[in-house]
Amino acid sequence: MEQQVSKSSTDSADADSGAEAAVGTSIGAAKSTSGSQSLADRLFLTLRSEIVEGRIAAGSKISEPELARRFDASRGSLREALMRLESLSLIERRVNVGARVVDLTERGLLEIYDVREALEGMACRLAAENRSEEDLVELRQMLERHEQQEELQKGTAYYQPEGDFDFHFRIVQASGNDLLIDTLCNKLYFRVRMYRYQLGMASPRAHRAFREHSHIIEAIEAGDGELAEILMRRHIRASRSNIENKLSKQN
Amino acid sequence: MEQQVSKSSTDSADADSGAEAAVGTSIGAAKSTSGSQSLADRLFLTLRSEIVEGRIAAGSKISEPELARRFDASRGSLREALMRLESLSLIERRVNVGARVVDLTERGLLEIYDVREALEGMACRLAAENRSEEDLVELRQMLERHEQQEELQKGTAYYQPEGDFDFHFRIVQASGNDLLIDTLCNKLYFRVRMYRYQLGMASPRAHRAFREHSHIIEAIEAGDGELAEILMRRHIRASRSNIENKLSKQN
DNA sequence: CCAACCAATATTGTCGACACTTTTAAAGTT
DNA sequence: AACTTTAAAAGTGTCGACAATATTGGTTGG
Repeated sequence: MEQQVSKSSTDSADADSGAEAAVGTSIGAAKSTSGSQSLADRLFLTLRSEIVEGRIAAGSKISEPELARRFDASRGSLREALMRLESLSLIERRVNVGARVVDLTERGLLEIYDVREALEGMACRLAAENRSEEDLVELRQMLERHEQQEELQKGTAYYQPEGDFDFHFRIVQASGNDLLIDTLCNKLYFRVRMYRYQLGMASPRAHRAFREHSHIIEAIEAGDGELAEILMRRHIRASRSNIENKLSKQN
Repeated sequence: MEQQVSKSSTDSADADSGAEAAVGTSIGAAKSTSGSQSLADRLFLTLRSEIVEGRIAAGSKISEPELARRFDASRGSLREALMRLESLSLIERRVNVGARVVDLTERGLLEIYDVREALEGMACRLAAENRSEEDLVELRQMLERHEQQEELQKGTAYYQPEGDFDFHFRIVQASGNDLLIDTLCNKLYFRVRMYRYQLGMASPRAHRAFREHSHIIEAIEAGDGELAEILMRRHIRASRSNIENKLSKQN
């Protein structure tokens, strides 16, 4: 029913971003290698990475002829890619005017947090209620991996948010609700990543976040959906408050 | 930031559905009348209505050349409309194979309810916290209108779900969170409508639903976000249970 | 000097045609 | 008769060109 979802959150981000190093690289080269994906698919993946990572600046105008030349593709295929980006709310299109990359606003970021609190809270509840043995093993392994990484980096200035991303990604997967999975992992998380890359949300919350993650997984293991949901919502709201503070200091 | 959202849920559904009565009606006729919308836009709106209302059967294959001929448009414009339908999860496309209307499954319907519980619960909480005087007036008026309609129809066999739809639509609008509004009103609700139309969810819950609506609005008026969220979640979960029972009896 | 108007340019929307893939149907073989 | 192979048909993906619209720059009038 839903689109493809890679098992790990990180590889889905890196798989395509590594494919295009130089600017003028032709996308069509991989025509025979990777089986069934269209040119528009590849354009979409490439542009998605470039927008998320800020290589195409937030708020900037997108010129169809220019991009088409750059990727050596027709405007038709490019337009298909742009429309998919629009459905992710990574760009905005206006009739007879053109497309712009969305700009990152404080309000938009806070709105995302409220939606995440609702959806991931539900995902966490469902994960606790429907958890499979396999999910439990993977969640536990992931937690131990993050603990080790945290030990290694103790004292370093900032905390790479990939661990946090993995955590949320996996729990959503464990919910078993395909609509929820698609909404979060294939849509909303790309905007989350865009904010993280470009506003550089390097939280000093590393240790605290790890403890919170740990408690959430315990609730899932115990099959306590109600508690799991409460803890996840508090976890996300704490993150939101943290950001809110940081933003208010900047202004 | 988000797309257009009409003030009422009903007119957004009727505005376009009424435009195309006969099958072969040309879409391009309205080119000069309604200002700035493209042919692909109109195709999208028309097809969306036809799919939601079941005039294009759930699960059926979609032929691009056939539809293009029928609406007297080029395949390019039609494809753009199809891609937007795909982003609403009203159709599914597979490379080099084509598009099919999604089919309605029991599981899919229950998944929607879980997502609605999460999102509308949050919307209700935000509406209670951010409510404007204008929102309160409109919500109260809507409730009175529904009460009158309920009186008129007392004893009739089934309950038109439009009132229920209006209720949820308005509360989401009052949340003030554009992402939430867009996700629910411009995306998810069309799938909800599709299930209602085609599986004919005529609830006998009319009276009970009205009482629940009333309590929810009271909580919003009182500015009690926590209670408003709890009540909305219970309201939706009750609806879900009701459907679940009905479905299990059919099988 | 500024504002409004107008022509020239660039960009988007739409279309029809061609290339490639999948599906269908027939022919042939075991 | 059933299965495989093969050719024809249909459908999708991609492209380049044309038409309609928005933007830019210059010109004119106040």
